[in-house]
Amino acid sequence: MATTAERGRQVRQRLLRAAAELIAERGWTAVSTRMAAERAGVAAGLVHYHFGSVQALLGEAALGVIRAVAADAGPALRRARGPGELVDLLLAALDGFSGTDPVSLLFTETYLAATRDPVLRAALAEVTGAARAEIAARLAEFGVAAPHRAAATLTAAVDGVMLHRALDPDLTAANVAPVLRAMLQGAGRTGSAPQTDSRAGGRG
Amino acid sequence: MATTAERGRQVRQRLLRAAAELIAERGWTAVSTRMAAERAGVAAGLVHYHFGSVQALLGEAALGVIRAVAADAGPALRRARGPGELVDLLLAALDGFSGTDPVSLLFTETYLAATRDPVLRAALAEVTGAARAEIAARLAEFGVAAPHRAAATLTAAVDGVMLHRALDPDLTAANVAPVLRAMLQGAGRTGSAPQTDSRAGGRG
DNA sequence: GACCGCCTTGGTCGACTGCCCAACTACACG
DNA sequence: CGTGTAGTTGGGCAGTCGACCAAGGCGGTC
Repeated sequence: MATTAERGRQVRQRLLRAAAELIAERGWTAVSTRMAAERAGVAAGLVHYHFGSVQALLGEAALGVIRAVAADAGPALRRARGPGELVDLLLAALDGFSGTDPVSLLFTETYLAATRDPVLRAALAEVTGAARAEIAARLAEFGVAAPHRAAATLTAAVDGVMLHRALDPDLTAANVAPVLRAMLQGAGRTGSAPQTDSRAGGRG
Repeated sequence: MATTAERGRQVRQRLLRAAAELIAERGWTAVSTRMAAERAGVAAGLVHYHFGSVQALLGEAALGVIRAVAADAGPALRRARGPGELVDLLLAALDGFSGTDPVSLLFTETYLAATRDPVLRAALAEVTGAARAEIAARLAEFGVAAPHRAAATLTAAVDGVMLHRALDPDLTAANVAPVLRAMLQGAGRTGSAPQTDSRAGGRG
């Protein structure tokens, strides 16, 4: 076994995990090399050896979590056989998050950090854009009008719900689902002509 | 004129303004006393003289901006004569914000900071709760079913749209409005009986 | 055995942090 | 005019920050 190289990768993973936790607990700009190293149980200098800078560590850690969540949610959403069911599955997947949990906070922190870091912004836009495109494709199958606009608004609404849930615990899936279902059913289902209008909203 | 006391209040206001700007530019936890003092054009020690701590300055600055925005939006929304018109007015008021502007970022930063500061959390919940209650009252007048749930989801969706707009410029009011209008029209209009159900959601 | 390169350690550097305080100014009041 | 007080200044303290680096441990390859 390549024990040295193996240990190196383990240290990398532990630093990424520690960084992701700390972003949620303390906030993006409050995470320091020593803080992450201490939680990972390694020396402080290793952050710069493995990642070069604090920002690189934070970006890689955050994108890793976000990609994992997206990869998890993708297959689950493919089971939906209607817009209402899609909303239910989406909210059910999110009902495990309280709004003050590490994952929810990490998402919002990353969005804000992406506002100030062009590289992170591009990487994050790629991940979220792919997720949005997948939802739009499902909505188009269901005959929802203007699926890209609907998907963009739906994902934004879901993130907003998670953000508000931290302050308003009543914002549960059970309370939100009927409203969001109406959102898609009211705008969608033009009756006979699907008029998907995939042009509007570009392609991402 | 009370020149000394007057100048004192001006320094306070300039510190609050500088802090609000810096929260948006650098992030909540990255704002320092010297940073705010330099932008306000005053000595660093004044932050602790006027506010006691950095957190107190940040909290007061953020809540001041948020209260001002809420006070501005309130009367405008009162002109709405239907749920669709309410959404239009709400989004029209927000179309001036790009998602990367100081006000939008300050909102999200404050939400995140409230997650970690119980005092700030309570104060913020009071402001947002009042705004939500007002919107719920209007929705109830329009005959929308479960107005509190609808209002909570609507405000969360609007904040989510502002958060996503920073990464997706296509998320304009023109693209979002029809989807959110459907959200209220589909769920609302129970027909005759208003059944406002004011109990749900309490009164915050 | 000697050698090599990845990984790790512990420490140092200048800069910055929140908070505090003695000294100072300028105005208000008696 | 003297005195009190709110406001202000600049410096100082102890601690933390990101980044860097010389030194050494370690396993793998000859």
